[in-house]
Amino acid sequence: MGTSLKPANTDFPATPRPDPIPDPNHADCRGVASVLSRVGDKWSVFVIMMLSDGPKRFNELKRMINGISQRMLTLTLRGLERDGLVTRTIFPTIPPRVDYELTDLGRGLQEPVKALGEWAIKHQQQIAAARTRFDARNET
Amino acid sequence: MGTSLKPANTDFPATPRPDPIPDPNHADCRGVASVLSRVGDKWSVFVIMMLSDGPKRFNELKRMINGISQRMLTLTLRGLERDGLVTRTIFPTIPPRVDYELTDLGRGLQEPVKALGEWAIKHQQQIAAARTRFDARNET
DNA sequence: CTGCATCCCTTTCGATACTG
DNA sequence: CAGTATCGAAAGGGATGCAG
Repeated sequence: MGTSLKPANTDFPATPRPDPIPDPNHADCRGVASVLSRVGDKWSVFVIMMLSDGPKRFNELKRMINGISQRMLTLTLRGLERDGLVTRTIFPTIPPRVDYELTDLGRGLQEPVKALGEWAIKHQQQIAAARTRFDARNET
Repeated sequence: MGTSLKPANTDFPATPRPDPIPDPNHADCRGVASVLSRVGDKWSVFVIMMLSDGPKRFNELKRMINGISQRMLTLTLRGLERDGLVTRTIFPTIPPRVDYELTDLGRGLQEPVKALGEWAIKHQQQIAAARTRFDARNET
């Protein structure tokens, strides 16, 4: 086969592949890694945050998260749905309407993620400064 | 800066407002995203965890984080150093020795990351179950 | 409106070989 | 021991077109 996209490869953004296995002694590492991957997926985090205050429709989310492509939003939502973090409700109206809403699990995830976000906001200046310093030192 | 974000009350893009329309160009969003990307980088998190209990040498880390390639460890450490999260200390001995150690900033980051890790451990069963259910429903 | 499929470019990452 | 250099494979991700 050439290079066409295999259907099986339509896996979701943050789904780990055959697992790099960080430390065999801690089986938990893989579970942790898969969750961290999802958080590290920029779009997943934004979607979760956007759903904080209730269910949203597909295009509503797309408009709120400026810069996300339709494809990425679809994939992100499928990944979140797969992990049981959001629910997908179809209203068979015309035109069709689909609502996405956080599950209890998803709402629980919000808390540690928010803590991380607050840390990020609080220290982004320090980090930016460190980067500038590092880059300056490494460019002369 | 955006028009109305107050440092004290600074929440994530999704504050519980009826019609938010978050500013995607908001500086905070980009800063947060860049920090989240680093956390999402699986290796970075593991390295930070490995450095919890004091400085470590390059190959020491490599052995502890089973599965990481030399290249990735180098790149990860460079990224962390650049962001001011770890320090790199060279001992000009023969053979050479390089120690990596968390900075205060890095140690601060550990806390929200650990919270996330604990959430992950606590809920990985639920997530795994949700995935299985989703996959089963989507394969028949 | 929602969302899948396709094309195609970019980034990431592992493996390998080589240097101080 | 602690890197750097290079290459090829794979995944990420945008743009577009089509379908339900």
